[in-house]
Amino acid sequence: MRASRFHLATLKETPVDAEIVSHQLMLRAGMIRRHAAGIYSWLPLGLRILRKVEQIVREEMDRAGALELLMPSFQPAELWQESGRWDQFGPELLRLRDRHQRDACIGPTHEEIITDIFRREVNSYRQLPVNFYQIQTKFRDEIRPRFGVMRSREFIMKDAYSFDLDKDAMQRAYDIMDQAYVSIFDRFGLDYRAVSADSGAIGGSTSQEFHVLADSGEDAIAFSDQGDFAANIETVEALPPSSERAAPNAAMETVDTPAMRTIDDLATGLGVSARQCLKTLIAEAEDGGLVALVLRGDHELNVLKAERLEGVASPLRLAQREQIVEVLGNDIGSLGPIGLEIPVFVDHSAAQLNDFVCGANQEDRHLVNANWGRDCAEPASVDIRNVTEGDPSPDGKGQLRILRGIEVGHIFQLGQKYSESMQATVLDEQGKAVYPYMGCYGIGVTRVVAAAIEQNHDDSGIIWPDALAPFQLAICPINYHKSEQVKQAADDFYHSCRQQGLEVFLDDRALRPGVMFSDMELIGVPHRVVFSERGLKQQQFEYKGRRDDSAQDLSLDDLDGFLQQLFPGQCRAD
RNA sequence: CGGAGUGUGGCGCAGCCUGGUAGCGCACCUGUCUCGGGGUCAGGGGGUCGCAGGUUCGAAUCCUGCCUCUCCGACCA
Repeated sequence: MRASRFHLATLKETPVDAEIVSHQLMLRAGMIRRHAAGIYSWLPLGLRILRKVEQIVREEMDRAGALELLMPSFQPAELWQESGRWDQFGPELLRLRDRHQRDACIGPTHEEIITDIFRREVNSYRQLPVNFYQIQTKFRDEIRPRFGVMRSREFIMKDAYSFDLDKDAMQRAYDIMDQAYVSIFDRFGLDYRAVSADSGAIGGSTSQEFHVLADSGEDAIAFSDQGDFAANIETVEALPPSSERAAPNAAMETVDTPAMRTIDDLATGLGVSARQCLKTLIAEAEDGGLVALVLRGDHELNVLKAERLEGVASPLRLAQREQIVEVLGNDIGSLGPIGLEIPVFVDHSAAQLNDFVCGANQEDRHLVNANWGRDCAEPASVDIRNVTEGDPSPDGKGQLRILRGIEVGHIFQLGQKYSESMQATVLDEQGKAVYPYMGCYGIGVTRVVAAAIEQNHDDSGIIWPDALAPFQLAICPINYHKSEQVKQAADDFYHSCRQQGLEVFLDDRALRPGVMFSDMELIGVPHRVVFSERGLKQQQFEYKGRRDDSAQDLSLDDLDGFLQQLFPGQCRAD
């Protein structure tokens, strides 16, 4: 590709609304442009990268035996009513009516459609196993789209659906997809982790997420420093402390704590550590009342664990301040478990404390040296917190480390949820109609692009892994339009690269070198070659890898050898 | 959804308080001198000032309504 024929649309300034680096760089590099909240066009440069991701996904899915098809975005309501999700799905489902007043939606996912296809097309166990997939646009009407294509309303997803006769076969299909995902993410060249996960709204049991590691990731993942254990932090069990609780050392006292409303205020004001304090959260109960959730001051509540507790409303809703004041007769900021008249759930770690600090349930007062068993009833302790760095791994091997990740893939075992609700059956060997077991497997194709940038960039711009780069190699001739010699060398090299099947970008714009260099760095081309009069005089050209600190001068005599070394397996040695 | 902002050439912004017919930087076009890290100088094109209504001799500016987009939002209890 010649720059003069390509729409290179780089921006010098960073658009003010882009918060995260991948969004900023995608805009600056001219990959995407926004039309409305969470709605983007992919410009030619961005599309090249998107297609790279798609192609790798497609090749590995095909290799794993999945069959590509294409389903509609516009989906009739009847199918969603059959599965029951027309009512279950919230406002994220974009609903609309056609001219005949028929209800429909723009698909946020395709379980209903694929099940409809399956029940019409597949009738016999002899046709199983089967796994259909597509790479297609989804629409989810997010409350608050942000971070560019990381959380957009319209996005491209690869979604696959497997159908099997029984659970064991479903497990085999799932394992094959697990392997395919490993191959896919390996080929992307990204640093990633597969972790076990909660299956959320899609339903089903076993599920695993694939996260691209990046400090800016929205999810926390916990993994053992010694074993294979790795999971999304929201699912990880916090083991109860192994040691006995220490005995009380001092009598409980009430102290004035004016204007100390947060754990930090309290710890600083009283000169104790946050882990010696209790944090008392008030949530709504199933019966409309309130419950208290008590944690150590330095711990965070795990919402999934809390809403699974008997008597706690699910989904979890933290109580409104007004309701707390009305029912408990006391404002937030000085609540504690001692003397509370509502059900109290105490986290294992909080129940382990002795001589702790907690709210006195009186305005601006706290208790110090409070003790379970002595100053109030012995609590029934539960696991309601997020694990933290250094906690023991639930599999008993080593300690937990915590990293941040961006969820780009998720694989589920769905079981018979959709085949039953939508009456999709096949005949088994006995000629009996049975509900097949399904699995579903997603990859956020657009999100992979953003995640790759989030993980690989520097002050100059994007640094694509080779497999995703829009161009493999950039040629920057200096004075292309003035020097016949430079033009000749650059053109020759360009043609020879193209003959070898390389995706090469020749910057033939009449620009100063600084502009060319910064553009090529911004859009993240992994390799750069420079031709100049100065170098040609000495029979040399210059090479710099995107991550290299400085360039090196190489001999013109061995351009072909250079290419073979740079792109082994792709260039002919002729 | 609740709260806070915002809307002026493609992008980033000033002008608004104190009404007088729109300006700056980047980008773009022409020419010029430069030519190995986002250059110089000169000239130029491009704007229904979010939309609708109102006040006024006169509205980007004041008033009313609507819309858009952005940010923040319950681990502080």
